[in-house]
Amino acid sequence: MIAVDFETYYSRTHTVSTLGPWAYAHHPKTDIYMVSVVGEGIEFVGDPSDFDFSRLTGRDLVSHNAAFDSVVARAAISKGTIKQTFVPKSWSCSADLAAYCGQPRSLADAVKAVFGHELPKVMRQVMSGKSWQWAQDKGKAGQLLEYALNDSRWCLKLWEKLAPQWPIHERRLSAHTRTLQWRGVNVEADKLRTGITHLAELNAAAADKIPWAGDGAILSLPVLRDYCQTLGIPAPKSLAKDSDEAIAWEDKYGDRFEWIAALRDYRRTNILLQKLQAIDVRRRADGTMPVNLKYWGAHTGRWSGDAGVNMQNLPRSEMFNVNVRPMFMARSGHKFVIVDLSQIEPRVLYWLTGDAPMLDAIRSGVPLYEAHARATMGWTGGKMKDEAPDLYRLAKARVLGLGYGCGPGKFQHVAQALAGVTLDAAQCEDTVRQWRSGNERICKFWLSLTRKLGCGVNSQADHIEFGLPSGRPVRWWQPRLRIDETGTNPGANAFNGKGWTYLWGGKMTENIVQALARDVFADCVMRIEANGIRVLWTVHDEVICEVPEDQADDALDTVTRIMSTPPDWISDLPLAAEGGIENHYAK
DNA sequence: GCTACGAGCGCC
DNA sequence: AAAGGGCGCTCGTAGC
Repeated sequence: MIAVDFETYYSRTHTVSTLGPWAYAHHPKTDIYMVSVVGEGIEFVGDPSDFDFSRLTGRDLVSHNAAFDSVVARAAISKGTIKQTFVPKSWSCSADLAAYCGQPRSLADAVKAVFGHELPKVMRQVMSGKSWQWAQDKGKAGQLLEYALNDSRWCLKLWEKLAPQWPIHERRLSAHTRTLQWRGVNVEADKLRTGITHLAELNAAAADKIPWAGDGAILSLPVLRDYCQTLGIPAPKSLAKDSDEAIAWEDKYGDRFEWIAALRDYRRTNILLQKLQAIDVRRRADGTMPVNLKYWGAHTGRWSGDAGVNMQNLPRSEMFNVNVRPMFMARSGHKFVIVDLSQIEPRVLYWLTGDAPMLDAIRSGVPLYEAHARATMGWTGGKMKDEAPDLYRLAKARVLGLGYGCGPGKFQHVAQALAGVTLDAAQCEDTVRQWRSGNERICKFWLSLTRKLGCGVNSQADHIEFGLPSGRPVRWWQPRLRIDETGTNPGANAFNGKGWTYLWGGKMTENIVQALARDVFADCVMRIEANGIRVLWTVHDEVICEVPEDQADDALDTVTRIMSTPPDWISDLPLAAEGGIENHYAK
């Protein structure tokens, strides 16, 4: 294994985060001035043009953030900084490895956590806005070379220490995530430009309606409060769209003051505008945008968005007359095949709790929410979705909202958000009580986890874990008693790999369900690729593939079949999937 | 001038 | 008895 780390020019404004790795690396301003290579008898640091990269052909490489270093290598070849093309056997990512192991992603933090060693960071700040020539002139060249070499040494050490814990199928998923960056997705430039122009106009119009625009920060809560005081009206504590207080405040004063609505429009148009501009600067000469996803972005193992554009939270439908999803269009002669797993999380929860009657009903083709209503809500009619649509939506809200310990107060919002069901406080009380009495298996599952947590707290355990059938454990570290204002609470605080979190049985259940659903989905993704179908990106339970037009029908069949077939290690999980063939991305 | 964090908003 | 969860990004403030 050989560690590779490039050093490149950056400044306050010229960064990976503003441009994304691909556009940053290929940008003319990005001088690729140093590389360090450590391992298998090689120890080099210096100008990339002084290293014979053909030595890396056929070798296993590792970089901390390989998505970045591999794209820099490619850019360096196209810029002529690297003279030799080279084909490594593999190029792994030690940041992905660290994340899988529950360690921090950044090299310095991971090295600190794993080895207790502090990596010096000073050079990184020193070099902001500075060229390699500047470093040489100022006599900092030696220090910089040493710093770069040190990073590669520690990257290699981190790899050697942690890699044995990283299963082969997870390594493949990490590598697959990086291929999305090369593939990219085609962007319809006209639609993008039209959207940017339109949103910029709306945003400016909204700003015009806000009295303090120009004087101070438009979205500042303190400024808003001051302004309300001059008007002699109260200001809400929160302006959040679904906050009861903000809604009441808007109802009362919204008609008198147009800036109240304008404030929200300003924020929302701006967020969307920034997103479109981020897509715009990432576009390549061939009209595509690289897709960057973060492997193991969530502690449950889910992928997350990355590198400035989050492809996992694109608005589902039109906002301000702008529809973002259809701006992504299949390449000429190709189609998108978009398929998602149906109700994967409740299916997984029934599997985990061994609910054989529910699993059998689902397997025999009863719609999941209807099966729940038949089992616990007294439904005895026919096809519920048609015969009793309101009750069906309530069944959906119950299935999606109550499996993880949600109480009546929270359920009111959850039912509205997940199923569009409006319930009053008393109805929520009744629903939660009735659901819990009819879903004992799930409640017992929470309890078993609460007990596990309690044991961990009592023994001051390093970590507690739940083994998934995929072979990997979900872990929570340092479970410790949680003391709150009211005294002690049966809950605990624990570290989940990302941060400290309040934990109890219901939340642990949710973590486990999400993790298992992720492993099932990940298995599907790799089987799709094994069938020669190219995945462009994924959104938790949804896969966006791109295939030649004449193969689209077959590909849809194949992907749907794969995603309706559980992995070998959970062959009794009833899976279902649905999707379609599209020219444009849509939901 | 940098980082950390909260508020707000989009998604599954 | 009570308790949904998981993200990223933008803007603004606070603290070093």
